[in-house]
Amino acid sequence: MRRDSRLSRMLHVLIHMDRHYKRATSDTIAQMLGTNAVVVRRTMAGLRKQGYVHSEQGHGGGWELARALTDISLFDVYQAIGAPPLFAIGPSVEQSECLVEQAVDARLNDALQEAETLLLERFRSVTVADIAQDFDACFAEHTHHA
Amino acid sequence: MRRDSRLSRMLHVLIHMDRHYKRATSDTIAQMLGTNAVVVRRTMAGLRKQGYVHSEQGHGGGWELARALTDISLFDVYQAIGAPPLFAIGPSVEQSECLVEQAVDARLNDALQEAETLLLERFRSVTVADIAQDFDACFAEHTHHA
DNA sequence: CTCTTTCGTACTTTCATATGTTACATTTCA
DNA sequence: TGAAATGTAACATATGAAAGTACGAAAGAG
Repeated sequence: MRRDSRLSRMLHVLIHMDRHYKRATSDTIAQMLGTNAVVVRRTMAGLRKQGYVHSEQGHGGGWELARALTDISLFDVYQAIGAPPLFAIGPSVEQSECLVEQAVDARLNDALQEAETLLLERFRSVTVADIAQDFDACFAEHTHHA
Repeated sequence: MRRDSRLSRMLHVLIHMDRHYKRATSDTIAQMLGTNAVVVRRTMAGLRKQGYVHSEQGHGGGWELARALTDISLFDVYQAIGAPPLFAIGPSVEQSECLVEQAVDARLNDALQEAETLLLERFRSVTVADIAQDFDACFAEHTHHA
């Protein structure tokens, strides 16, 4: 099962946009992510709808940040891309008549729910700016040793 | 992304096997799960390898429990089916050169790791017998009202 | 005004993988 | 020996993310 990498990618892009002053075209971003411009537009559309980024059409157009990274949490980005399913395991889709299965699913869902709550809690508590800072620290470390 | 339902299914089966005294054939189990006998054999093979169930070939053969439900945790079953990936989201597969991406992935993995630890913790703390008890309670409730 | 750049989006194709199916060998017992 | 089972390999199907294609619309350059 292929993991949905949109969250990771959007975080990646937001930080680059913050460091890159001028507008970035979908093509530029696509090369950065090793993907396609259309994929970029499609995914970024969610961020635009939530007002985190802004896009301009036509000549000289492209994407730019519409909000400070300190004001965007991982949770915000997760929501913006449509809050995709977090888990790769879970009960069968259809509600069963079988009471045994219902008991199983209830317990499984309890556990999954707890994990989801924790995960989203973490997402809420980390801003994209925090990650950018991690990068800065790592970069400083990197150049210091070089 | 379709969720992997093997854990749910195996828990379901184990409880039924506990209540069903005599051996169950793969076909019987398949009907119970709304699937196919081959799928059952394939998935149960993992449980057999770990010694949770036993199978007999030939005439009169089939599957039976090899251990008490109190001695099988959700974690055991999860491991037995091959510990499939828990999350549907995550960083892109290939390690990137980009330090920004590395910072993003590190944070994401931190959060995912915490959630995974919690989830597996819960799996460890619940036995299949606990779920069977939930069912018993629910069943009593059910018949009481009928 | 027209041409080029760039986004917007619908449609199609590709890919991974859980699931389903078929086929056949093997075991066990009546 | 034949029927009832499991064991397993090989092949088919379905789902959903990702990638790719096509074309339309907008906006500035010349």
